[in-house]
Order: sequence, then structure tokens, then C-alpha cells
Amino acid sequence: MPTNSKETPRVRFAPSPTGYLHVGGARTALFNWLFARHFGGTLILRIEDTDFERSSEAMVEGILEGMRWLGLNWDEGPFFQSQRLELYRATAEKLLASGHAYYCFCTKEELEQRRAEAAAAGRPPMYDRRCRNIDRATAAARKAAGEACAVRFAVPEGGATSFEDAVFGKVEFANSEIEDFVLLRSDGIPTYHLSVVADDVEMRLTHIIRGADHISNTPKQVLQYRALGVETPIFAHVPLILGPDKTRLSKRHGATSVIAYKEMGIVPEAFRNFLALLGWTPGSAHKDREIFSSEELIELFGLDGISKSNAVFDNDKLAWFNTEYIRAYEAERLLPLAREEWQKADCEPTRPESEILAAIELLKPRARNLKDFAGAFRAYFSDEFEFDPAAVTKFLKDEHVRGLLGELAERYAAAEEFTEESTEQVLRGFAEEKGMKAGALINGSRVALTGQAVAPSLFAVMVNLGKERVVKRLAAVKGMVVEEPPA
RNA sequence: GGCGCUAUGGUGUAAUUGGUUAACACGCCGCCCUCUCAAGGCGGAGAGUUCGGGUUCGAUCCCCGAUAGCGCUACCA
Repeated sequence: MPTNSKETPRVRFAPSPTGYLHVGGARTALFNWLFARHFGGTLILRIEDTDFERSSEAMVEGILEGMRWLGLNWDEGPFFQSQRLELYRATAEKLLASGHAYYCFCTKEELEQRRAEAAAAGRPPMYDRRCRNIDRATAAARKAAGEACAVRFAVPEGGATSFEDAVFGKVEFANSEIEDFVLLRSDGIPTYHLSVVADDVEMRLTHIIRGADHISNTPKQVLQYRALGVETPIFAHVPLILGPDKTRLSKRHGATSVIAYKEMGIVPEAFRNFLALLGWTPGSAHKDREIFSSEELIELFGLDGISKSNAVFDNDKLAWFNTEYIRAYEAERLLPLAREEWQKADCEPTRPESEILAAIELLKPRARNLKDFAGAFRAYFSDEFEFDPAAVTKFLKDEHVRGLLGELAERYAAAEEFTEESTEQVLRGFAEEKGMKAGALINGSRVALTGQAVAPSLFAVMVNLGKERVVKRLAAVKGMVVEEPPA
């Protein structure tokens, strides 16, 4: 075991702001967060924005928004690599001075051409190291004369570079397979290879938990740690998240941005729980359970539970987590979340808060997502709601039924009591009197009251809505015009 | 193409690390409940562990090979 495992861990999430926070990044952030919290360590947020072409401030904000939504707080940062260029230049200097790096005067065009030639000839397209042999004095002179040059790392000619990955075990690469990669571009901006290690060293990171897509980059980093004479951190590569077709998750598969899930009405805790179990397992001791609070996740999390194979993002399972969380939430907790939805949907609930909470309580077992509160459940909160056409044709198409509902409204208007028992009694009695099945009136009432064919128990709905509203809505369907659906 | 990694029902994962009728959850199907839809209860289908070789009394588990998928292969990160 590396000795630094005994220190309190320092980990980081280091997204590059070339896009919003996507699910893979969110999962990496989550794992780092869980790890840090589990050990009482430190989570650092570092924005890797050295690609000025593709990075943007809006994306930085988007990433922070995603982190906040998921409830992933960090202890240090955010640091921006674009503001730490001196560190990278100094690190490059160090490598240059110790002979681990050299100036390369090849231009981008030359390199591209040679790569194409190599590919055509069936040779590996690696850099041919031609500038490595330029002696230092000449190189310095050319640079001093103003010739543009990059700085490349001098990869050892023979042997192999390996590291012990906390999830994959020993991973080894022949040095002959590693090219002399660029550390500093000719404009003085570091490449990822340099800035990661410079920062990871400077920030005293103990564990690097990141996507498995970085496995192949790791030997380049290990080489630099050695050249710099510093101990390597513990690497833990996390398998990737794939789409349902087992190809890399992309827009093709639907939402890839975390915020899109917020907009779909997913509860952040549900998303977090779902994400935590993608590529990680708390072990056989907990295999009979899938719902874990964040405290439990923190307590249970460990690198040894991370699996080696890629995981497929399953929307159905996410939906299940979401319904579980919504159902388990207190109405009070759901209220602000529902409010957001009402605002977005231009729905202004006019009822007293106690009634709104009661309605939420009634509805939450049937909610699939937060959007339902402003969509299918709108009639519980506002008197302005629409009728689902399918529900209408299914249960209110019959004019006779509509007429009976009008009559029923009068019965309710005259009723003194208005409880679940009494309302049911009235309806069933009325149905019997009219010689028809109660079901037809119940279903019709449901649509009249809620606009939907699906709802909680009708009489519970009536009590929640209140006598006045029930009477009004039942009476209103009498004059409803129902068009035959187009065949 | 080269290099690396991975491989248990449709999906996520278990399997005391060589001895189980291969387990759990999601999804799917059916039944019950019932005023609808969920939920809930009960039951079911679905993998013999990618394939082929070994090692072993015995392999999901160890070894080799093949195949497939993914990743990397930039003066992107």
C-alpha cells in the first residue's frame, strides 16, 4: 500500500468547461465527494480550462449549477487552471532543466503531415522524436532567436511504466508505446498532461478518482511524477457510463446533461442514489436494498466497491428511484419543489397551504416526477385546468352520465356532511336509485373533478377539493360538449 | 491498425473469494385487491455465468486463446 493512504485524503473533481455537467462527470464528482466525506477528507474543485477555444464561462456556471443541484459541495476552489499558468511553466522549466523534457520546433502542420504519412505507410502515428536530439545549446539559441517551440516530455526509450490502480489492479504500458507528448504548447499554454500533474502535485492530492477514459493517460502522468521526484497518488479509475445500446452515452440517448434531469422532474437525491449505484456496490451485506440516504452512501462508500466493467444508464430504474423518493418525502418537503413546477407552468395555486399540503400527500404516491404536480395534478391546485381528451371520451362521452353528474352535484350541494364516507354513500345511493353501476358515476366524477382518468381514491379527492369545488365541477360537465374523437 | 481495459438474465449488481437449485433490485408477464391508475400482496418467464481450451475430484471464480464492447492513440481534456 502506498504510504500516503494514511493521510486524510485530498481528492478533486476536475471538469473541463467545454460542456455542461454530464452524467459521467456527475458520477465522478459524486464518487469523489462520497470518498472525501467518508474519510473526512477534502474535495477540491478544479476547472480545467486550458483549452481556451472550447471553454466558456457559461459552461463553468452550468457545472457549478449541476453540482449544487446534486448537493455536492466542495471544500477548496473552484480553482481555474487558466489562472495558474505560472505554475505550469515553472513545472515545465523544472522538467527541462533536469533533462526530462526538451524543446520541439516541429510545427503543427509538419506534425500533421508526418502523421498522415505514417498512417498511410501503416506505421504508428507517434511523434518521431526528431527534436529530442537537438542539443540544448542550439535549442536554446533557436528559441532565443524567436523560433516557436513546444516543450515535450522525453519518455524513456526502453522498459515499461506501470501503476497500481485501486480498481483495476496493475496496469502496465511499454514505454515504446508512449510518445513524447507535449507539455507546453508553443503559445506557452500547458496541455492537459502537464497541468493535471502540476496541479495534482501542488494541491497535494492523495487519490485520483476519475473516469476510466484516463487509464491510457496515466503512464504519461506517472512518468512526470517520477521525473519530478514526487510520490504518485493512488489512482482509482471508474468505469464509464454507457447508453442503452452500450455505446458511449451521448445526446443520442436522450439527456446527457444533469440539469436536464432536474428539468424532467427528477429529485436530486433520487438521481444521486441512482448514480451512486452505477459502477459501485455497497457489497453483498446490503444487496437486498437499493435506496440509500446520502449519509448511508457516505458511510458505505469505498474504492473497493467500484466495479471494473462499464455500466448502462437505465432510465427505467432512475424513474423507479424517483417515484420512491417522491413517495417517501414529507409533503412539506415536496411543496417547494412543486412550487417551482407551478411557476414554470404558470400555475398559481389559490388554495390555503394546508389544503395544498393535503393534496400533495394524497398525490405523491402516484407521482412519477415533479412535473406531474403542474401537469396531471394541476386540478388539485388550481381551478384552471384542462381536461385530458382521452379521459373525457372514455368516461364523459355519454350525455346521460353528464346529466346525472349534474344531478349528483345537487345532492352534494344539499348534503350537510362531506366526508369520504358520506360522499361515497351519497354517490352509491344515487347510482342505485338511477339503476346504474356506481363505477360509471365514479369514473365520470373523477374526470369531472380532476380532468384525468387517473387519480387517487375519488372520495378522498372530493374531501380534499371540498364541497363547493366538487359541486361546481360536477355541475359544469352537464353542459360540456364532447366531440367524437376523429376516427 | 497499435496499445490498454472489460465480459454473470434486457439493465444495475451479489455469489463467504474453487463446492449455492447462480441471489437481489429495476423492467417484463399473470393473479389478488379495486371506483381509475399507482402502490401493496402472491406467483412466473428470463442467465448455467461471451465462446473454446486447459488446471482441478470440482470451476462464475485460476491460466491460455478467441470474440465482442469500451477507452486511448492531438501543440483537446
